[in-house]
Amino acid sequence: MKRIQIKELKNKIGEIVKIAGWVDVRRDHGKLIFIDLRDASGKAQMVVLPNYEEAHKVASAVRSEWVIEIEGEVKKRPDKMINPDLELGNIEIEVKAVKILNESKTPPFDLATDGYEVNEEVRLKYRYLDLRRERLQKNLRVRHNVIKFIRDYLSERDFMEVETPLLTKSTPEGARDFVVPSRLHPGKFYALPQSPQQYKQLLMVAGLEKYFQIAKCLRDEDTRGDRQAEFTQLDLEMSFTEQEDVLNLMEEMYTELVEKLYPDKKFTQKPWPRLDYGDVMKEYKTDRPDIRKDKSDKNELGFAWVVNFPLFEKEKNEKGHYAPSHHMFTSPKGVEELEPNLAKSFQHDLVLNGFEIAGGSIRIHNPHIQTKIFDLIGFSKEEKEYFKHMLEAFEYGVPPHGGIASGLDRLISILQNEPNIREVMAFPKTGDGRDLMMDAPADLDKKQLKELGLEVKKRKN
RNA sequence: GCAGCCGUAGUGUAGUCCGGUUAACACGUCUCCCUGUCACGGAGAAGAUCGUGGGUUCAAAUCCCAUCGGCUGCGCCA
Repeated sequence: MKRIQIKELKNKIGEIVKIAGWVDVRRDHGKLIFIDLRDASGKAQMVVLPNYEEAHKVASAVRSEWVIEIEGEVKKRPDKMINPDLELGNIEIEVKAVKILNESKTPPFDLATDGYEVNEEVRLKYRYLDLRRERLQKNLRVRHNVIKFIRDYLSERDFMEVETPLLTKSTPEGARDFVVPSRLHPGKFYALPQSPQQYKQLLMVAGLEKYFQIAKCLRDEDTRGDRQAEFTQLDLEMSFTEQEDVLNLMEEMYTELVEKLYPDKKFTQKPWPRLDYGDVMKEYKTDRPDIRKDKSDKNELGFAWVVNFPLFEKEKNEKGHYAPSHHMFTSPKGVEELEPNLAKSFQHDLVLNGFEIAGGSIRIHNPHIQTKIFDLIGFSKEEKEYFKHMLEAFEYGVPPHGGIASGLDRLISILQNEPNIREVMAFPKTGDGRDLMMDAPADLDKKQLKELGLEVKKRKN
């Protein structure tokens, strides 16, 4: 007999079936034993009657989280025994045979709860158990659905997903890079990407016109509730586009996404307001305004655009130069007279309930303007060298282009009303960037270090 | 780098301010009983280096010092 999933049981009343899964809980009444069996698709109640002697004997031995296989008849429950609180509360399986596929130790914490009460350290160490929780299973499922929606939506609109390298080059400014030593070039290092920014712009030079990627990004900075060293963003870029096109695409996509996947949610304002950066700073004292009317309403989504950013930060940096407000490829408005203190840019941020969930811009596509920006930022000759491939590429017919990158962990955690993006990631790290399950980061053995031409000079401990 | 909060059976907490018998409670675990439970029920049992090290004291989970770990926030995050 072929094993079926628990969700299929409701159409199998009267049939003999084989199912398999984890014991959620066993309620032993002596002669009568109930087992709630759980698989990836759901839960259902098994009844083991004393007249199936062998099955009864095995059933009385099983414990929570054991993996078992069951053969039995799917039955409608007697009216009085229907549990209206459970999805499959009107059926149960009368067990004819139980097979133990694997025993389990008692889990280090209760898997039946939402898990918020359990110490984070223990949860992360036993993440594979933590993930058995209904809440986290749901979060991962929703995450999959969100990403699938985005992939379908953009694919239907002629976007192409392109993978960009993880092994790339460290760049000046920006976040701290994670670096990877090169074995073939001892003493040299790759950097893991903070975002595919340069690659996606180069894909525009390559003539792709519409690119997107569900991209892993890595930044070696301290974490927060809405920040992990390793995270996922929807990265997209378009050629022959204006800021309005980028805003409209995102707004239509996310609106449709919410309406389809979260029919109970409502928008504070639709279409989303497009707020002037200056006004936002005055009114909200932050560039991430929370426009919701009722912040306690779990179903309210306050999406808002922030536009018309200054091109540079107000204060000059320690080198006496201007730091870009967004990044150095952001196109200024009114390029003829570039007055650093006043210049505005084609930057756009998307905020949701007070969190920044996307940021992007129309990019510079004129090499002379790009050079000028580098000068204003105060790049040294060496720093300019880092970007020579960009300036060089821009000599070969760059289309006007722009795009956006949206943090999916943040988006999904807000949609799921989760207080921390860890709750929507399968294997997140601790606050100080460790993986407690794998015990990473870890030492390298001497042979590896030697091959890489590396020597570890001093250790903290 | 800085600040705040936290660390007590497997899990969650109480006890700490104001030191004093056997460290308490709930859940879980184990044994026995139980034919309609679904937060099953009943009877019983086991389970704690009180994060670690040092100090004060007749006496430390409790006071002092140091240290380790966790969470949250600030810095940082083009």
